[in-house]
Amino acid sequence: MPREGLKKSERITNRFEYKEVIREGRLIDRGAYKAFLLIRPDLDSSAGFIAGKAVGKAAKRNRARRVLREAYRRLKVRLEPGGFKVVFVAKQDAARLKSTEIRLDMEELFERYGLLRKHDPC
RNA sequence: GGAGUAGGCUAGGUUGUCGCGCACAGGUCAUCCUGUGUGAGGAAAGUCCGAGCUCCAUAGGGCAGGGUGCUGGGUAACACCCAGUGGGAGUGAUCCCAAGGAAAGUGCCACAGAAAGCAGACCGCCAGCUCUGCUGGUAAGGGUGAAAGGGUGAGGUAAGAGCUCACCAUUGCCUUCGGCGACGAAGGCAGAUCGGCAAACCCCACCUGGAGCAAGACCAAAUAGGGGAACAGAAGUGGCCCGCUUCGCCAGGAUUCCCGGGUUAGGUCGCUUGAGGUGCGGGGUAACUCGCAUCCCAGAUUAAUGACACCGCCGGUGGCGGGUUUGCGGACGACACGCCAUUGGUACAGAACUCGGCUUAUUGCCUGCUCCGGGU
RNA sequence: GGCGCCAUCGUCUAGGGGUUAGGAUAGGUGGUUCUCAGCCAUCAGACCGGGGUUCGAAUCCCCGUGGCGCUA
Repeated sequence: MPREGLKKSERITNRFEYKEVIREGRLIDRGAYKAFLLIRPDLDSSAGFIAGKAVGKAAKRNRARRVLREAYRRLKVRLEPGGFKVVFVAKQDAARLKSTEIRLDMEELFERYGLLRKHDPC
């Protein structure tokens, strides 16, 4: 049974990892957020979340980061277990939207790059 | 009912599902899994003040610089708080005030106006003369200005003026009374009545060394070749974290001994038990404080509190129900209330070493008081 | 997180208590030219917001807002 949790070990917490993904990954603009996607077969999949000053003050930044993380967590079960790293950068709209809306948008994103599993286990 | 004013409380809820940080216990003993407990604020914010704590030397003297400025009290401390005094705003409840000194000195008071700081003669008024004017006297009147050297009345005079007198206002001094005090009250004396600005320089009193947890201590890896201790220590030099100076402290060259030290992605400590909360009792008008009991209540570091559902709460729209509304009855309309459906909203905002304040942002409600309008 | 600095026409700036806030560029209008540039004339345009001190504040003081820099 696949877990729905998102531990610290499955997140990007290192400055160099962030720089690597942002430098070498592909930039995709999705309106409410931006995503840097780095696809390489040898990688364990992991995700990072950034909310800069442009989003707002501390409360809005926290909200935006949580919404992105929740959306990714819900979606993670249906993604390939390895082969990519992704960094989500929140924009101003992210704090206003619901996590379910973001998840639908993310699903479309991952499907386009072939990271969504063909056979849904659920 | 409306408007206002002061104070206080609150910061949606829970269970279910999924998820996160930390602590403890157990299983596995890299990892990871399970269970239990616990997990943001009144402003956590702005960083405007005050402290603790850490390092620089234990933080010294003088100057400069900076800060504070009615009185008494509270406090670890404050520019904060409480109680008062004086002044100001408002019909009032109530609120506001950096509120010492202008006879220590310097400076400034634009424009306008005759004159603006040892006052002053443009018009006017009065007197004189060599009479289309000039000279002298005069601050009662006009006009200017933010501000023109008290007000009213009488006497007085050439015309006038605290020039003189009475009363009133103000200021200073003295005495008595009340108050710890700021100050207040009463009486007397002095024609005294020659401004304002010190958030202009300044004077007086008091306070003030600097930097800040990215302080500071340690570990590991990589890199480069030095680093530390002891002895000695006159002068000179450098440092001691805004400046100057004095005093003081530390360091250097050589020798001897020892092997660790510096920097930087990273990690550990600092890191949460504290001027702590709650309850009861005492002291005090109050701020606050004393005693006893009891509790442990976030510690992250790409940074933990979220998502979904349901129920609340508030507003809009629609429907239904009973009720109120002119002397009576009825219809319509309006009004508030209850129920149901639907739709939207449910603030400001997120601990980062820790406290005490201030300021700003903001949700819902309660209580006291004041003014205005209406009814009985 | 901590510490510090700044704010004046669209832009860059002067002014540090006193007439209508000055200048340079950019802009509008008119002239010169066959036309444009340039030149000449002329016009419009600002003290970040709110309180306080003062007779009077862009200037002095306090509170806020926005922007920028330093620090491992």
